[in-house]
Amino acid sequence: MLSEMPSKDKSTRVDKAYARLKADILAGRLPPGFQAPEPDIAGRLGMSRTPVREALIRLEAERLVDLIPRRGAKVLAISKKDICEVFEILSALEALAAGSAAKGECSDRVLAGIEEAVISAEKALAEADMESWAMLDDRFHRLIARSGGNVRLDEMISSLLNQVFRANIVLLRLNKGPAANSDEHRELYDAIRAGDQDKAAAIAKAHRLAGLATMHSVLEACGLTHV
Amino acid sequence: MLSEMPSKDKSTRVDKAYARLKADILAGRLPPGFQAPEPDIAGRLGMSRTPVREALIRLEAERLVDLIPRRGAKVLAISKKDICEVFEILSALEALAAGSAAKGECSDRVLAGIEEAVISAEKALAEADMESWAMLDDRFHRLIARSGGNVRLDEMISSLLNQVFRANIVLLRLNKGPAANSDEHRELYDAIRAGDQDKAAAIAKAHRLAGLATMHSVLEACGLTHV
DNA sequence: GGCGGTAATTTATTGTTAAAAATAACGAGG
DNA sequence: CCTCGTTATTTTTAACAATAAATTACCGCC
Repeated sequence: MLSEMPSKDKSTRVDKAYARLKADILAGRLPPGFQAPEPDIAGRLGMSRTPVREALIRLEAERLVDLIPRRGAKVLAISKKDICEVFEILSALEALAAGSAAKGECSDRVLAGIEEAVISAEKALAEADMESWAMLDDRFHRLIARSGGNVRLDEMISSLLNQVFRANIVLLRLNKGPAANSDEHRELYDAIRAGDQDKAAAIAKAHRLAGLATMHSVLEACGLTHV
Repeated sequence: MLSEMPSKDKSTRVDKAYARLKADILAGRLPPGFQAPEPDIAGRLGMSRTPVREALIRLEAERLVDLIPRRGAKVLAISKKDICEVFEILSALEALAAGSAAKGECSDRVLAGIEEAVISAEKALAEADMESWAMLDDRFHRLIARSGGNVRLDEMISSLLNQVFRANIVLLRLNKGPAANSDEHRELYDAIRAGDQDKAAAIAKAHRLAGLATMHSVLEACGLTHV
């Protein structure tokens, strides 16, 4: 059962608006700071205001936009404080998910999916295709989240990853090398495959905290306070 | 600045509907399984459908209700699986928050608030006033969450606590004794006050996992699959 | 002639729109 | 500098359209 077909499906307008706005925000087509009143957005999407409003409420709950009265909906930037908060939470949640994945001996199917993401990422890195690498890095983390078998945990991690998605892209462009250590991905995969719960959790946590440190130093070096 | 005044304030109808529905759900006045179409709820609240619809969307995001098409909005029950998932996540997040609180040497003001909650809870327990004890237990956990200084973390924990609030009340009624070890609250408070990050995190985690075990055995003993 | 299944109609509910009412920002005039 | 009116935007309402469930009627079959 495919849970999330891309877009054109026979879904409601709320879903269409939500999917389109979210995609536009994550891809940077609606850059942080972009701001528009509801009627504009509705007109741009070719529908009435109500479904747009419902979509915006969902996006606000995910901290992708801010609905400020009489000022319109604003695409949120990610501040350094935001990054610290999110990475801190991710360090705990991803450790939990990785540990569960290791303990729960997840199916060969998902294990294969994870391995493929790792291998593809290594290949992209070898070819210096950083765009692809970033996508595969993201996929890897989302697969780990899903492998724990805790659907709430998966959703929470996924939402947090959305929030820092743009920051990761920016980091990638500022930083010459990869934004994260690719070896750690393989180590984590191995630990999960071996069923070593504690090791998997420790690697996941360390990996995320290392990412935070990298992010912090790069932003510091560039004098950026938000992204 | 008081962030959440009770109810009658000059707030929008969406806020009123949200606050009222949420309060009714948490207090059990809208019991799990309760189900009604939007117009009914709107009529009951004396307002139009649109604001209650927005409120329901928010409540659905918090997993308090389920919006099932053509069947109405339904107050969700908490299954045993839900409890496992939420407690597992809480064990990680509360450990993080407690650790941060210990490290960040939070202000005397919040420290005093926590201590008061601990003392009041102990007193309620001594007087066998379980109703009050449950409220104070809840307050303690929310204060710890807030003390970490990570607002996202606070919100996530708070949302999870809402989801298991009813389960805790039920547990209290089924179980003769307290639902959780009150000594552990004091130990956690002491660790935070002493600035011992690792100890605080460890206690918080163990406390939550112990709660899960208690919950599990009581539900098992009573043959309940959901609450 | 009764029974079961299917198709059509009805009904209830949500999804959507548009317009009216409320509200807060902005600017002009005292 | 304060007050009042104007305007832009949101909030709320009410009506409308679409849709799925439920009921009923109809037809073939036993």
